[in-house]
Amino acid sequence: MQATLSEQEVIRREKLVELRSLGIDPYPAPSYKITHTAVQIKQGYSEETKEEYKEISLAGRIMSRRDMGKANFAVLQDETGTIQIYIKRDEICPGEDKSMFDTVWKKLLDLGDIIGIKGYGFITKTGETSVHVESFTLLTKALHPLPSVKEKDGEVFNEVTDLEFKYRQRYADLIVNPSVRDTFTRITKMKNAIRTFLNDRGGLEVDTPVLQSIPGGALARPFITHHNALDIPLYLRIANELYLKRLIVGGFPWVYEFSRNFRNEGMDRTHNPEFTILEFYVAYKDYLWMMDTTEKMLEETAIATNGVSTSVIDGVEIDFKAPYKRISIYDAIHEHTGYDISQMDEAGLRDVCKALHIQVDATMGKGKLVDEIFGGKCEKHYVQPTFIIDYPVEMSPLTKKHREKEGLVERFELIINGKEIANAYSELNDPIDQRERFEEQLKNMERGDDEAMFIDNDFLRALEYGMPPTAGIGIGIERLAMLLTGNVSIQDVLFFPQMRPENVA
RNA sequence: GGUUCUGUAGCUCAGCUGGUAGAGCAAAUGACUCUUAAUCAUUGGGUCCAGGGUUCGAAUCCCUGCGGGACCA
Repeated sequence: MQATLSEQEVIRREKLVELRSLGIDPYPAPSYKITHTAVQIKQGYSEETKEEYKEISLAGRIMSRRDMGKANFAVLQDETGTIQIYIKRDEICPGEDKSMFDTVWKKLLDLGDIIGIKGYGFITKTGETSVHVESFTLLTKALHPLPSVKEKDGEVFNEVTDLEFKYRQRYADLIVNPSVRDTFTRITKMKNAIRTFLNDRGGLEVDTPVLQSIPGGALARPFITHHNALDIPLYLRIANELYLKRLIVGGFPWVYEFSRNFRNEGMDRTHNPEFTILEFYVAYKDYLWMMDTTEKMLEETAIATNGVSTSVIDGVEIDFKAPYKRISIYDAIHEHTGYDISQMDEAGLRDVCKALHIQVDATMGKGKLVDEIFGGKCEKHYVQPTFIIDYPVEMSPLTKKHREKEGLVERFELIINGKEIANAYSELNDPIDQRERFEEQLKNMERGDDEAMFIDNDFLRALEYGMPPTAGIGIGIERLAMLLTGNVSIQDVLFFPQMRPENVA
């Protein structure tokens, strides 16, 4: 696979051979006992507590070395951070044979190698808490040289900034850039906070099919694959909505799923072909309840993730503290374009689009036109969390008709920093109405809209059994993660963003 | 998909209007028993993304392709 090895890679392979010839296994099998982490020692060690740090062991990667001849300093990095270690020749090798220090430690170990050390805590003359090494064990030899990043007083030198390197070799990015690790641990905290919020209220986390014979629940182009045994096409899900609603029909009052979805569309800094939407559905609730719940959940989630209800992205401070502003989509459009489109037909909307220089095509129906106007002229103005509510029925095929406003549905989108973060509604549970909406979608499909929905007869049958009034929501997890961690690119909140395959020559 | 920027050592980058490659870190060898971007000395390391073209001569100019970023649809 690898055509040629660099000089440094060749040297490391030679060291591997030499280690083995000395009887040292560069990839030993036994567990290594760890008593402390780097941060525990740095935070816990003091003159008063030194007795507790007399016999400690930790393991990590060698990140830098300062060779003073018969004594060396090195920096060891574990999952919590870094700590300086101090190693003296005559302590490691008290007898005549100095090879463990002179050969193994100084010559055969490299930056990036993973070692275990036993020793005791102490503070250097310059005041840095360190570990005095009494013995060390090679735990894993690294054959690939690590980028040599240095740091002083918080300033980073030779930082790896090449995005291609970071995304393709995330493992190396994680080793070398502590802030990347921090981003991802905060994302996990964020997801845990959401789970806690939902579980505490009776939510049941469930799994539903990723492979679907009818890709439903959203307007998007699916990936298609083929099942050999059944000899049928299958689609990777674009949403899990219709399955979660089936479970509401089945009697669960509150279900949720972090749904990995797949959409065969363009990629940019807010779109990856696979991404996660948290969807949850709650029986006997409506979209007004859902707004109250969502803002509460996001406030708690922000605090769990960042310690405060705010985060800063692109120099803008976002405050997730509830409650959020609510405005109808027609009022939003009126406010930002001056046009009152609430009573307009399709022709009128086309005229408005023309006047606003919004490109439209013949396949677009009334709903899509409203969507274009809002997306093009209004969305960007909503920086702090804002619920946009009461959408026209044409763009919401799974949403219950508004309880009082003709032609509208009970739906909201949550806009933060000018982008859609969540989409929710009082779920349509009238099976006859639902069938008509699907048939409407079929017409859009015939008109050339390749994102229109298929008719899912099994889902309609489920509705015919009776689905209680239900509120449902989908929240873009990566987008929320971007907001809460201050990253502007989806690639920075996915461990392994989609990339073109590398050409391995 | 369009426009534009970009690709040089393991990493970060320099290389002017064309004369066939340079620094720091990393690596190797040596010195140094409290250093911390350790220091000092010596040395090695490159299909300059790929393929064409222009030219006596291309990392450099032109074209095509590939990878990556940004903006737009």
